[in-house]
Amino acid sequence: MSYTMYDLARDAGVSVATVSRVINNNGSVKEDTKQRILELVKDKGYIPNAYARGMNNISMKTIGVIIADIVNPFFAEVVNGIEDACQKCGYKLILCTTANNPDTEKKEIEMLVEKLVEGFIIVGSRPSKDNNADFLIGLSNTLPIVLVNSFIKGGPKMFSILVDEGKAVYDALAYLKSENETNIYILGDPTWKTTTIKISSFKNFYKKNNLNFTTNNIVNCSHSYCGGKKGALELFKRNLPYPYKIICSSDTIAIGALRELLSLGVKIPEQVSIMGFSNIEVSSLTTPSLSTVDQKLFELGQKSGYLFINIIHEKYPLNKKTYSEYELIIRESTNSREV
Amino acid sequence: MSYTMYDLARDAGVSVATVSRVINNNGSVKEDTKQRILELVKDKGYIPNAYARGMNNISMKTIGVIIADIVNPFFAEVVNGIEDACQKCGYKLILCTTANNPDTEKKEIEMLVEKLVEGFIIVGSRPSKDNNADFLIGLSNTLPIVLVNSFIKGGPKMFSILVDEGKAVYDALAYLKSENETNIYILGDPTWKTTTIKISSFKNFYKKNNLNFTTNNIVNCSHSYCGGKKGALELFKRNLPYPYKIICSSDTIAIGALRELLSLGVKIPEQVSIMGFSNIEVSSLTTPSLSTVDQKLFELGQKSGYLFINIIHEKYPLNKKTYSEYELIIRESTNSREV
DNA sequence: ATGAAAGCGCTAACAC
DNA sequence: GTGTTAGCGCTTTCAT
Repeated sequence: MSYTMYDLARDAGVSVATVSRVINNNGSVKEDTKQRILELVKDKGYIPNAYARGMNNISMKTIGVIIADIVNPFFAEVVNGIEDACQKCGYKLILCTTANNPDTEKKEIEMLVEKLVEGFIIVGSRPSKDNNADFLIGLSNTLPIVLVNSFIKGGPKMFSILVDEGKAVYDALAYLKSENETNIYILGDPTWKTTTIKISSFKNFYKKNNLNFTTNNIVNCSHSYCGGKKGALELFKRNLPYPYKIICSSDTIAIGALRELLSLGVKIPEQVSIMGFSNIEVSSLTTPSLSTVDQKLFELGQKSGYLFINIIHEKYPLNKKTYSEYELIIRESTNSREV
Repeated sequence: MSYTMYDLARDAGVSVATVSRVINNNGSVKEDTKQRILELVKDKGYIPNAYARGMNNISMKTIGVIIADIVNPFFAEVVNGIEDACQKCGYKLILCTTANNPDTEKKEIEMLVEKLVEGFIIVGSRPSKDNNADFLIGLSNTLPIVLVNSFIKGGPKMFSILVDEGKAVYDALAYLKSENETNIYILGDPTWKTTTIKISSFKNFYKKNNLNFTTNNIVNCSHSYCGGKKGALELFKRNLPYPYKIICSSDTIAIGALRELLSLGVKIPEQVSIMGFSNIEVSSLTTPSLSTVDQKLFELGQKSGYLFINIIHEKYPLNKKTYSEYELIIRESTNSREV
């Protein structure tokens, strides 16, 4: 078939053991036979068979990274951080996208399981009804799993790193709120935990302030630019009295909403304030620029990478959840003054 | 070590061959032994070792996809298309990012070479001085390689799919140009072929129109939001008379430039027209929205996926280069009227 | 410094 | 319908 180590050994007039030593640079080999082998490697374009190596319990130092959607900057920025951390430790990533499909997720993970990958970092919120939770719990008996921005209870080697989204939303609402008004709306997709968490916090905030939270305060939309446009349009059509305020479950939603309202002639932030969530890079570049909750995505990724590598080395964190900081970023799209 | 097929065979009281038949669902096995084995698989959480399978020439149906930067939407959108095509054919992707570092690129490819992956799709422009060209040519003796938006001469199994960027820039300039004025500037990074191609076309256009192209027409900046901001600032500091026009080597540059100029109080498009390149999703959502050249990124990705799979099946295209269409998209950021 | 050989976990050809 | 066994290409221990 292809040019193997045996061929190489034959051509060099040595045994495979010697070749192996040269390839892996361990064990001692006479300098000139070493050179002869190395030259042959180059000439013949010899490349070791990864599967054969893998069979010998050689760690391939790869981590499976599961994300929903590569086009969503949230994931891209987190993965960027993961990569940064892993590269420093000599680890490589195998990136898989699930398109938010639980079956795809399961299949992809199974494909990578057992030696192809030393474990998984799974990025992003889980579905409110998480069909793969038990599967992951079972898997974490053998393989380390780090969940970024989500949490599953149980699972021996499963750990989470996340931002306290409930608290963050509470802070954001405290900033947005004006006197005794129930004019804040949340845009998001409640089939995802990230949104249900935010909604709970929202309810809680209104309750504490003796305000009445209703389902009217929720506008259902998918977590994309396009979803944001649709959600904003829906809200606009209600002809609500200005000013009102929108808090979005993600920056992509917020950017879509921003553009839609601007196109409809709405003044932002004078008539409508918009707040995003995550602080993806482009949020600071819109006009008006977007107020948001900075989840420090790159660092979040980095931390999860380091956490994973610690787990591999059996240095387990004290808690199953590690909280990562967030920060309210006020830019031009919100205006908390009473108009 | 881990629970292997031998353990499973022992526990089920059968031979490994029988287990293998059940696992791979080929060959005939009595129904109740089959069930017994399947149950054991579940109970013990047995997972086949991917490396051992790989050793038997079982195709793992994976493609290595190499991109420069996951945070750059250009790559994300292309990869999205590749994924779409590959999924339909039962192929999986292993995504690697190089951070524009040729050594990283080489290392990552070597890691995946030989059986871990059936070939490569390499996305994005190559450096003007491409140190890995020979490496890739050599590799393409054995493995299929599809280059997206770049071209390397030679390489038996290496094929390109790309947009005619030179022509696209020519069209864009024809649209931007006003009477006998040399007030168009290009922002980009000439260390990448994508920019040198555009600059050549620019020169050519000016020549044909009897206008004088100078290095002043080029502003050097990296292909990122941040690069765009810096480039625009540099240009602004020249205190050029309005109106003038900017054509950017990428949409990320254009979005950064747009924001920077807006922050400096420049009126767009009245004083400065800005045109991007690629049409990433967020380009339509800026204010003003961005005029650009639509490279139809998702389709470009799809096509390259299908091309790759054809090559695997030894259905080679007639030419080494396949051109993909582009389209000039005029939005709000340009104004070709004389002011 | 070098070689022989066992073994990694699986598949598939062959025998029964 | 089921078992035996020879590889797949490499690493590594044990001799020499």
